[in-house]
Amino acid sequence: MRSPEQLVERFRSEGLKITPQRQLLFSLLHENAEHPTAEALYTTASAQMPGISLRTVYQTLTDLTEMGELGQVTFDGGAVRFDPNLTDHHHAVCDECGAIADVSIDHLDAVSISEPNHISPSSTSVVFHGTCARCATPTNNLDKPTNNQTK
Amino acid sequence: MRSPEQLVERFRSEGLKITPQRQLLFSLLHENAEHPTAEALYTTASAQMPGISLRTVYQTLTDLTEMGELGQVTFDGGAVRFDPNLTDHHHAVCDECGAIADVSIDHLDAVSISEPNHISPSSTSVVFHGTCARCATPTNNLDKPTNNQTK
DNA sequence: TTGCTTATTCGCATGATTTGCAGATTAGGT
DNA sequence: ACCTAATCTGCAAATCATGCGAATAAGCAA
Repeated sequence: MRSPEQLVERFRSEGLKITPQRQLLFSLLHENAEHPTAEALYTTASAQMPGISLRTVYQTLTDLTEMGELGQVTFDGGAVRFDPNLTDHHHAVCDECGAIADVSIDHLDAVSISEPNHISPSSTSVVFHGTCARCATPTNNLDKPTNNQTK
Repeated sequence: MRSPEQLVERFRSEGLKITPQRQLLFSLLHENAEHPTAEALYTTASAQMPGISLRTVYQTLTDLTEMGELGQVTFDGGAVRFDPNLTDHHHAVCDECGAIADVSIDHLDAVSISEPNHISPSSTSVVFHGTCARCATPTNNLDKPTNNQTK
């Protein structure tokens, strides 16, 4: 996702208004690597702007997505998660704590596939499931993040 | 998924009862390559057994999944789809008609990944999006399947 | 076959996530 | 300061899935 300043510029140039709600969400999303849900963003936003509506959060997130400024991912039927990282990448999900990490994959085009219906892929998404280093460590389990697993 | 006969045997050996509802669903799922949703199975089942409850369909599907006899997949936040194919495979989704094809991938372990949080993957799922041969064909668009796309 | 015990089915209520709608509010230009 | 369209907000509603309790039926014993 582009910087809040650039988004402001784009919104303005398209005749859209710059509201405090939008500005707040721009800044909360910028370089946010946590893959938050709409609810999570709403909670964070509410702390800084009491009274902001969950509906507005959804609306802005949808707008940004339709503008191509924001990505969406879902894992195993859970709530949609928003991803400001628009570069070509994939995801690794920790089954213990639900943490999601970005993963870059090299030579993905090298995998040979075989399927009968001849779908010519225009995009490919890869999801790894496993246990992250933090959860795998037997000691120091006290300050582990709570399980934010998708469903 | 194993054959209806084998499932009956397993259910019996675990003290579970063999109801007509279960038997119907066993047969509807056996070698079913359509990745149906619970609703779709309910519709099909209702044709053969009017009065069967959607609740029962969900229940049986959940049971089979927990027994490891049935797989579940979801795409882009749509409804859960059930997959009796328990072999190691992946999926290709047609963005036009929503068709889902099984895909086998060779040398997937060859892809090199890099991610900072060190999740050691225990499973990997790959989803290809694209247009299937049927939808890509400009002629003969009359009998194309309806769009069953996930959301 | 009859009856008993317990698993199962069924229907409804409820929960979670997301979108539609309409009225109140406000950004941004005149 | 004023106008107007865009936006925000709150609530209803749609979708998908699960919890729960009463009714039902499978499987076993007599």
